[in-house]
Order: sequence, then C-alpha cells, then structure tokens
Amino acid sequence: MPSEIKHRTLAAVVVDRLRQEILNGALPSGTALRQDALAAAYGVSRIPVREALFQLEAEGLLQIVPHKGAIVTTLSQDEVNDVFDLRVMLEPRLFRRSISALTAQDFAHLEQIQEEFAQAIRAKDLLHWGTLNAALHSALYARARLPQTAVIVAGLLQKSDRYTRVQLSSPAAMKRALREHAQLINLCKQGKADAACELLALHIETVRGDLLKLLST
Amino acid sequence: MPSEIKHRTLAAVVVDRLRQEILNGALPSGTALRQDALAAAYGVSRIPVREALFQLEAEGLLQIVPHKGAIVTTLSQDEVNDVFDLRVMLEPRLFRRSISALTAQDFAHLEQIQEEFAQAIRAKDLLHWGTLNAALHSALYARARLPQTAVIVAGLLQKSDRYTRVQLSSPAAMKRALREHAQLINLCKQGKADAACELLALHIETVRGDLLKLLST
DNA sequence: CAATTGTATATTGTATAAAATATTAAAGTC
DNA sequence: GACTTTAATATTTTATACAATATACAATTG
Repeated sequence: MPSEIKHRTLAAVVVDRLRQEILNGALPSGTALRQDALAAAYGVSRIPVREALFQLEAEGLLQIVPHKGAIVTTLSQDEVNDVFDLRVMLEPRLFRRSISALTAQDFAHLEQIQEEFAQAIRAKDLLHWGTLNAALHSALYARARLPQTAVIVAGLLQKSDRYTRVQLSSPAAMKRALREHAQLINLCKQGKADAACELLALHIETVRGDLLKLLST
Repeated sequence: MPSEIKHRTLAAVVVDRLRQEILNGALPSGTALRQDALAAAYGVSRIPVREALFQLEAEGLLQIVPHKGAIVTTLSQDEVNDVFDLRVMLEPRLFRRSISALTAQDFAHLEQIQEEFAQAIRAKDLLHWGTLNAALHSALYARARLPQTAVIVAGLLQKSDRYTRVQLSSPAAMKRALREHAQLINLCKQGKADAACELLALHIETVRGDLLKLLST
C-alpha cells in the first residue's frame, strides 16, 4: 500500500521507474514499450505514461515513432566512443572549475558516496552501481557553476552507465574504480588541480577501454 | 482553412510553432505559458499542448514547475559563455570529421542556404536568420557521423540563435557572417581541414564577442 | 500465383471531463 | 493593525472515452 509516497507527479514517478528499469537492463535494448501495458503495470492512466515516454525520448533512452510506439534504444560502438570522447573533453573542464570551490560539506558528501560504493561492491549490488558512479562524478563537479555543461555531462554519464554496469561485473574493475575515485578526492583536497584533471581523463579512458573490450567479445 | 497540412501529430505541430515563437522573441524570457490559452490559440486540446511543453522543457527553452506552470527561460551571461565555450570545443571536432566526406550534393545544399542567407539580409528578415544560421552550421557537419555530438551541438546552436538574432540586427555583422561562412565552404572544397577548423573557431568567437558586447549594454 | 485492395484488430493520438493542487481573497483571532 | 485560517477561484494533473492511424491477414484481380 503506497500511501507514504511523497506525491510529486505521476508522470515523474513513471519517468524514474522506467529509467531505472532501462538502466538496470530489465528493459533491454530493442524492447517495445506498449503504453497500455505500462499504464496497467504502474496502475495509472496512459497520459502520465505518455509524458514519461516523451521525456525519456529526450534523454535518449527511447525512440518514439509516431503512431507506432516506443522502443528502447541501443548505442553502437561508434556511439559509445563518441560519448566517451565527449566525457574526456567535458568532465575535466567541469572538474577544474569545481575543485577549488569544493567545501567541507562537499567532501563529506563524496566520502559518503564512496562508502555506499564500497558497500555495493561487497554486496555485489550491480544495480545501484551506475547510479552511484554518476552521483560521485556529479558531486566532483558540483561547484563548477556551468549549468549548460553540467546537464550535458549528466546525460553522458547516464548513457555510459547503461554499459559500465555490464563492464563492472568484474570485481577487479569495481575495486579499481573505487581506488581511482579515492585518488581523485585526495588530489582535490590537496588542491592539485592539474594532477586531478589528468587522472580524471585517465580514469574515463580506462573505463572506456574495459568497456570496449567487453562489447567486442 | 488549414486543410492541406501534412498531419504529422498535433503535439509536433505545437512544438514547432511554440519553439518558433520563443526563438523569434514573440514569447520573451519570463513569459508564463497557460495551457488553456495555448490550446485555444492553436485550436487543439490541452494534451498535445502539454506534451509540447514537456519537449520544449527538455530542449531547455522552458522551465516547468509542477502544478504551477511553464515559463520561458533566459540565459545569464555566464550561461551564454558556457554555450559558446562548448561550441568552440565541439563544432570544430564535428567539422574536421565531416569535411573530407562532404559530397557535391552537400556543397549544393550549402550554396543554397547561403543564397537564402543573402536574401534574408537584403530583405532584413531577422526572423529566419537564426534558423538559417543553424542550418548552415549543421550542414557543415552533416557527414561527421557522430550522432551524440550532433544532437548536443544542435541544441547549442538553437540556444545561441535566440541571442544571435538580436546581435545580427547590425547589417555589418550579418554580412561578415555571410562572408565567413563562404570562406568556410571554400576551405572545405580545397580540403584545407586545419585552416577551416581554425576559421570556424574564430567565427564562433567573433559572434560571441559581438553578442556579449550587446548583452552588456 | 503475385500483387493489390479491402477489412478486422490493435495501438496510438486527441478531446472532454473529473480530481488534485496552488493561488488569491476574505474572515476571524490575537 | 498584523497574522493566521478558511473559503473561493484558477490552473494543472489525471482518468475516461473517442478518433485516427498502423499492422496483419483475408479476399480479389490480373
């Protein structure tokens, strides 16, 4: 009985749940989404479902063909490379502007995410890994004050996460990510902006490399 | 009597008309959009209007506050700079990958846009200037085969256009843009990729400079 | 038999109406 | 008189019902 839900808007609720299922892999690429079925599954009418579908299309997770329907999109290897190229270009820019302005509170937040990270690894909880990864990166850029870039990068992180979740089935890769994130935070604290940005770029490239290795097999 | 309209979908029609009015300046920043009024104005029900509003929010032209309404957003000077920084980073990348693959047909298309451009200048038709500018830039990148970057840049061009329309009230600036676009096309034809990309970056910086001058006054 | 046209069914798109939420104004209390 | 509370109104959000479109398959024609 979901009576305790903070009732934002049904459309927003559906957006979050659908996005989660897509990022999780519960709705794999190519899945056709029927408005009727989704409405029944979530116990709402088709209108909030429709609005959710449109929003997810804007996020790039779906493709909607008028009068036909919505299907979960996939990214080609070239597109994955495109996404990672963009990340390598844009994230260090955000990072550099953010580092010097990070507060003690921000660092506390980062440490907290790292803690959840470690827990997720111990529990082999792959489902939340992508969310945590995106949260940590976003937290690193929290003080960049470049909102346009920030929303673009948020989208790129989301797109990457669909695939990194696969990649990180390897415990070794998960632990390396955890370690690199810790190094990033440390360099921040020491104010070593150049070194931090360099490491960030390397970190992204590392994930890309692992991912491409998996996709090609 | 609009009976000849190719009936795509009412929501899509509303999206296009609303976007046009926002980019035109007919709906200036800060305008509150009432679903009822829009539905009446376009002669449709409120549902296609709602879906249009959501799409335009995703494009960054509106901000929707649940249960309150939609208002036309504005960009601060910092945000304008952010947009142009991104353009300088991303457009040359697209350009470089596109140049060598441009076909004779592509060049014909570019020349056609240039012609419409010149006509718009002669007719002092500011309204379509932004659309043509975005179309020309996009045409330059048509063969880049980087869809992720392409959609991001398309969004950035749209955001810039809201402001360049103002900036180009000066005939001198319009003619300079026309000339620089012609130079870009010529360098493409000659296969001088490096020079073309350099000029492109300069071109974008020039527009930014003019724009900031106007915004600060 | 191939191709095309027509019909039935399923699904999406839109309109109308009801419910939920926010805003405004008025009334009452201290 | 200032402040809270309550009613009234306006607006958004959601549900239901209807219309338009696409898909699948049968029927017809050459």
